[in-house]
Amino acid sequence: MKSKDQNTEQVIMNAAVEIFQLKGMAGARMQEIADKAGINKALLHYYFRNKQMLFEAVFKSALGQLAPEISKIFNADLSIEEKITAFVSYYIPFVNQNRFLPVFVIQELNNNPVFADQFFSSNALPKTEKFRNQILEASKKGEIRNLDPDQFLLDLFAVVVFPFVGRPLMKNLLQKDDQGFDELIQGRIEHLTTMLLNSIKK
Amino acid sequence: MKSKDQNTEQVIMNAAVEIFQLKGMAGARMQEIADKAGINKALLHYYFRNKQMLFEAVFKSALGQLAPEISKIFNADLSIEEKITAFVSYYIPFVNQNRFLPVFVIQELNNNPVFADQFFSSNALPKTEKFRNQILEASKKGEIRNLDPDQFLLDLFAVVVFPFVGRPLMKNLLQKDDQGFDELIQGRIEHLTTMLLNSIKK
DNA sequence: ACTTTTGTTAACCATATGGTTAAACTAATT
DNA sequence: AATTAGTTTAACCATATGGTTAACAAAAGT
Repeated sequence: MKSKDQNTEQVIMNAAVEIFQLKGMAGARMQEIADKAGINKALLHYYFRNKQMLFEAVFKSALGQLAPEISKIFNADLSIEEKITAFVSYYIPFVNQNRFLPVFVIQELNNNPVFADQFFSSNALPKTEKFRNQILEASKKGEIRNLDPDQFLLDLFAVVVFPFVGRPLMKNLLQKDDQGFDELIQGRIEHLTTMLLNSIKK
Repeated sequence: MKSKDQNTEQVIMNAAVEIFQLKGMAGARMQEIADKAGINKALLHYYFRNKQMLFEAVFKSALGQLAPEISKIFNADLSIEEKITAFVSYYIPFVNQNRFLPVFVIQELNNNPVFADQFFSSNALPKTEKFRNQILEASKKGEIRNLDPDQFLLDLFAVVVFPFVGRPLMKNLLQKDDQGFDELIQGRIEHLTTMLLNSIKK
């Protein structure tokens, strides 16, 4: 019963990802998504009953790309330093390839608290507990600076994610053009590993 | 010609701020803003010709609250350490009182590149040049760790702003409830000053 | 007092938008 | 070839939404 050259569902998803990430749930238009997918608008509703369902599919797929690898790193059998390095080295290039992902996730999580809560109860996010305990232990043993693991996790995600989320703002604040800002991003893995490792050292 | 108890324009602005910050430009409804302001929808258009103009007014006012103080701090006659401390101590409580501000600014700047560019050319943002030079000099003189000022500014804004932008995400990642996360924010000024000062020390 | 300007409203309009329907088309099944 | 089930479309519908109009009310100016 399949006909098209490519899986239509996937074609729709790809188009939807692009539009949703660019304009958010509220700003996206079903017609625009249909156009981008090269199909009739009714077909959207055939595959994904309504806007909300299409959105949720896109959102889950978006976060589904981010979560697993992070989870793997945090729960691996590695030292704190190795985890930090791995996290930064994986995350920066990945998000750099998927620039609208963080804005999208953050935007919708903030604009749609009801959906957010419902979403989180589906356990889609990585577990950070092991890593935080690891930090706590090392902190107690005096292997690293005395440090609240929660605060550190906040810092870690902040320095990694924020450049992508706050790009337009920071681009202006630092008086960079697009190229200049990209170069800054390029240098960020190295900068961050040094600075983060430095910041926990005794 | 004034009639109402309060300045109607201001009443509208307040309502608009609330709705726009909560739902963004695309998600906000003129009717909802009118309702919240307790006025007729036509009156919105009387004071602010259309949605775009109302939005821009709100946006400028929003950023107008943030920018000047930051500018003042960065260009003051203070040491790097003092500036960092001042920045963190001012910014965290302020944004904590205006939680939706950063999400709002970041959201709209990302969703509306055209508007963003046009907005930036109006010179509404603080100048960071002096501060960056200060860091560069200190870096050269060996007073602080060898450091790219741009990267550091990125870090600085990241660790300060991100907790508010990424709140729903981080709340879940750190398994906090609202109260727990608020406590984390409370402890953040102290944590950040130590960690930031530490991260530039030789 | 009356005229003009400013502020405010109810009713209205055009269009955009999410969603539906019924018919047509395609391809595997009988 | 006929049947059937899945896929796709054009046309349509109801409502939401930004915006306008015309009339009215309140101040201010004369």
